[in-house]
Amino acid sequence: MSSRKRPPTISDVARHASVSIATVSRVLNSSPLVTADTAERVQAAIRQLSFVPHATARGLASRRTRTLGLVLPEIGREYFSPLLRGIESEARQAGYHLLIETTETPDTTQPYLRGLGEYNTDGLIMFAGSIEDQELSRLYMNGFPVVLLNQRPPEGLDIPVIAIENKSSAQKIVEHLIGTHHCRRIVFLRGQAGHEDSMWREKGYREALKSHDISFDSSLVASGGFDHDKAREAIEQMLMDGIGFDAIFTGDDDAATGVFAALHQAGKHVPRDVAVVGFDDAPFSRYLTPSLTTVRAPTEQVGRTAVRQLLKIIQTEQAEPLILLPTELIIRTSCGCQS
Amino acid sequence: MSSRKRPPTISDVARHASVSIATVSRVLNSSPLVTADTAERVQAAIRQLSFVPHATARGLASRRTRTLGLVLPEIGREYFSPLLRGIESEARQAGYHLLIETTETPDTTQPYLRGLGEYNTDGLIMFAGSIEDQELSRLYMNGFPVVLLNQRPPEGLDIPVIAIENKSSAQKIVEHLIGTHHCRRIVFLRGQAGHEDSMWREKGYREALKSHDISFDSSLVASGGFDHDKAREAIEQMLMDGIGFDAIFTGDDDAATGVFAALHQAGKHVPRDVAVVGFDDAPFSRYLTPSLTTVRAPTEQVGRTAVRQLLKIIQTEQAEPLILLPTELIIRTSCGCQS
DNA sequence: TTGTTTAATGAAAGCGTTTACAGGTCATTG
DNA sequence: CAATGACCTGTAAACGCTTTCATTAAACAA
Repeated sequence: MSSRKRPPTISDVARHASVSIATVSRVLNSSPLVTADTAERVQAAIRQLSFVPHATARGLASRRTRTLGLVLPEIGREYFSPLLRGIESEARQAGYHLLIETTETPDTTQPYLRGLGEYNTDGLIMFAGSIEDQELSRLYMNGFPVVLLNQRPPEGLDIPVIAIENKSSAQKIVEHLIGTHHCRRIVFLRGQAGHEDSMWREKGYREALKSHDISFDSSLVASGGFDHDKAREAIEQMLMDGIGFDAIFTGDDDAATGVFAALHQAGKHVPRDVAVVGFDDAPFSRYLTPSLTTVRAPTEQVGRTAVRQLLKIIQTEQAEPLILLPTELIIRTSCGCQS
Repeated sequence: MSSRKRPPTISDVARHASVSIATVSRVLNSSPLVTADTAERVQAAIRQLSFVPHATARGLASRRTRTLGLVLPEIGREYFSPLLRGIESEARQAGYHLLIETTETPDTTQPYLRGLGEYNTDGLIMFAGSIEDQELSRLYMNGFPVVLLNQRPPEGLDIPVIAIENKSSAQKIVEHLIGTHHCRRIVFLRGQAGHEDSMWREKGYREALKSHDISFDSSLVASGGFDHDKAREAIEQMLMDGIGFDAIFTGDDDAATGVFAALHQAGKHVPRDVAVVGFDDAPFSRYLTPSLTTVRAPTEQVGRTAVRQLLKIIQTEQAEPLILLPTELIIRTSCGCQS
């Protein structure tokens, strides 16, 4: 490992170009008040010394970090891939860096967010379930730019929210089961308790039943945890309990894989015996057998929109209070349609 | 949006606790030279003012950012989910933040990495294919801590590398096809040109053939791009060309989905007509029909190891030059085994 | 007691930028 | 020709911390 020499600073550049550091700074920030001539000389010096401005020093002096923070409850789930892509690419285009943090296994000896927030970033994107209301409230009170993803803010804090049209989409896909495939006893698998997406999807599910005069049967609703194993167990339990059903709205696509497994195990054919539909359109959903009918959530778009709203708050201090992004029904074969 | 008042600084805390800012700083950095008594008073003041130290200022003064940078060629692929999980969680445990950057659609008007590097982070994890050799070389010459993922460094730079045992694993899975399922004409689908993982997997493939006295047939090798569509096209082309084969090593699991589609389209049954095996053990692989025999790459472990090595360089200036993490053969049903 | 050592604290000098503010030049105007 | 601006450029004061060095207080030995 070669020895570490001090990198050049702005004053080295200034000396090299025979100008003051203020002028160099102006060039760095493409201020219009510099002669083309001088600017060129400074640029040359910058190139020669391969000078890179010290981000930390800039941050301290300008009170802006050109960095956005993303706070997630966890990072491993595939769901986050397109979200991250959207966020990263939009942030990059706007010239912002991206700082990522998860709040899993919160270390209680550390303060919230371990200092992520006002001093590290210019604004924060908070995914549902990442943070305590109390901390969110503190940030809000300080006027720190925040947007929420897939979660409404606590009472009284009007923090902008980006989410997808869970309710109407769920309603649409359940109505597809009822209208097109004449299903009447439709199972719904909830996500984890407190999962806001799940709550809205359930509302859509109930709405669909109601509008077709099917009465809600609570024995058809179980917790699938939006997860393979939990969903599988839930369906196995229902089968053991002898609860009859002709369709399953699995809540999300991960859960659908578990549902497939349970039904297969029980010798039930999808979609002949039971129609199955999911939600999210995960990348693998089209490769399942049968291919999964689902709702395409514009996850990448959610990410992009979140960044745009956040930048808007940073720049103008205001943004849309609530943006619901439209989804698309993806009809494949697991509902009984041919494709 | 409530008005933005200036947050408390270290001198507010100092005044509040009737000590100097130096003492507060010592408490913040848990220096041992402070009386328990004084420390307690300072802590109290910190709590009362809900003071959070200004990360940027700390960075400038201490010349350490407590942040690691991760540079990826792109971020959308599912493959990165477990990698990110490993990196994030290990970094978090060590008290480091994580700054993520991709280099896709490189904006040539911007300098490399847009300033990510020496001034933003204490060290960098570079995923294969993220950066030009020239820039890597510059970082190396400056003695900046870097580790590489899945890619050997350019000639002459001894930068530590973390990768997986591509070659021996590929060899093992191909030998499974030959030894257990008596396959003789085995297709191999390459990744994109220059993909180092792919190169090593091909070496393993060739090694396996050689050790069973099967001669290498270049018509059985095509580019599948480690991607559904490309892989599908490649197999369709081979079928059209009338090239016979009894097995396919798809190079990676994404490609396997394309291979399945092409074979299905052609009326070939997997594994009866053609055995198929992948590489990576992507999350969806067990849910494919048939379930995919593959090699489990310890991707999360790669991420954790990378962080550990990087921290080691940061702290002691030296680390293992090359770490190859072991893989695991995951036998499912697409190779012809019952499971 | 006095001198010597050790531990706890404070004063102040950076860290590398940005950004008022204050010149300085030079063309333009009355 | 002096006065007025319009433009550039430079000076120096922040920005909020860390850290060195000096200082003071306490503890101990002689």
